[in-house]
Amino acid sequence: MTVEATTRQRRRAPEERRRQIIEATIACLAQSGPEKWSLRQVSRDIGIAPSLITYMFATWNDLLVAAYSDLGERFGAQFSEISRREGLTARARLDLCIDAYFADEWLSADVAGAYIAFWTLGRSERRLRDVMDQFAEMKQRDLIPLLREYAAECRVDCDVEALADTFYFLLSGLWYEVAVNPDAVMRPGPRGQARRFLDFAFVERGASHSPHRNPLD
Amino acid sequence: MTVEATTRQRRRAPEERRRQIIEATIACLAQSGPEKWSLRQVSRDIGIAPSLITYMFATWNDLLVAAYSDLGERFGAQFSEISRREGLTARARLDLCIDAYFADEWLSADVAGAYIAFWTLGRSERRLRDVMDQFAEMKQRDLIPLLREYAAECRVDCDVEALADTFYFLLSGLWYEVAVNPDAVMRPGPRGQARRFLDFAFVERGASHSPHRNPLD
DNA sequence: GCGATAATTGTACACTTGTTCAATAGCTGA
DNA sequence: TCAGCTATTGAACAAGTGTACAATTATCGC
Repeated sequence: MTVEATTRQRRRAPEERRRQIIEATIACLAQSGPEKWSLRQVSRDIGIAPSLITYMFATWNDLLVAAYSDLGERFGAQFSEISRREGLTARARLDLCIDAYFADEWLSADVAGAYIAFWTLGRSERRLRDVMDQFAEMKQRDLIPLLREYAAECRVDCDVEALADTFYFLLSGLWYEVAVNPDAVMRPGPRGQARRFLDFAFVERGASHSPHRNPLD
Repeated sequence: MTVEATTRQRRRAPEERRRQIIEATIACLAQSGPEKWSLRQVSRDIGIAPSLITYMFATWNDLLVAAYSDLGERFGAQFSEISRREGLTARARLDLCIDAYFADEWLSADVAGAYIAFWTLGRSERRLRDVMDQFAEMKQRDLIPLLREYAAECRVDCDVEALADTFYFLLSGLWYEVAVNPDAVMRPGPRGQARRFLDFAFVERGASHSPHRNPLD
């Protein structure tokens, strides 16, 4: 991964370089963890001088906030897009959300490690925590209308907002468990656990028709 | 908090010193986070020479493993004890477990921060992850018989193991949310969310008698 | 082609880190 | 009381950290 800085780097547009640094930061944070992460290590990974990072991001924390915003925005946007996609039943969109939530793209060592690192760093850096809040709220907000639709589909009358809370925190808990401990066995897997909750909460209680189960996990 | 090391420290039994170092480690890890934590900072906090820590714990990681084991054992033992306490209904013990899970003792900045730090460090240190697994399994195992009793109390026939999974991950998710982000508002609070799930899963579906709600949160 | 702009570098600095090791001194038991 | 064990110290080390700053040089508009 480390690139030897034998010759001077090609000159690049600031935006391009910024993105490169951000991506390397996420990868490095994920691999080394926040306790070993360092600006210098990032610079070594992409073969640039440490001072170039300081030049692009005024300080240490600015880079972290930028990297986390980038990650969170990509995650949140995907989640939000799926929840509004047209031509699908609410349950189908919920299943897609679940798949997206636990997709390798987010659970790979590269990203999960970075997320956990950010939780950690967020404890001491207020700006990180603000970004964190913002995305959590967004995800939670997307969930309520989707579950409301689903309740209508199932013809059940229930406290959707309460169930959205529960579902959201269940997703968080499952994600954390898998992210922190990728090797641990969980039967069924996180997707199955999430779907089982939906079946339990919406399908089994209301109507009599059998649920359209998805045999994943 | 830092103690000036003007005079040489009183000589202490190794066990006593070990405990002191472990507690200082947890406190330091919680306050500074894993990225700023350092053996030297711990030594400064309790006013001993850094080399004394090396003398008591051969290496860096040994201290971390010891500290995490200590924390996890205390947490797990309390949880386990409550779940077996005699003379109480299953629901009363469940409520106590919930209270214990979200007690200030574990959610205070001092402990929650340390836990998050350990999750982080566990990603690169296998021994930490093993300890982590062990305690997670224990908690989950305590939960199943307790929920089985509760199902009997409520006279509902359901897949208790599946519900135990869900409940366990819900607790994890709630705990994480509060621990990472203590200022965030959550209505109802984590205790209320957990109790609401129990009501929803066990009480509302089976019998007709109204649930004995606990108005906390 | 040339010159100005700014992306990139190298060096330097003051600091912190974990660990080693010989020296020191508090405690225990005879 | 005093020797011996060992808990404790301080100095030292090599390595790593973030940032500052002046010097370079690639690139683009002219």
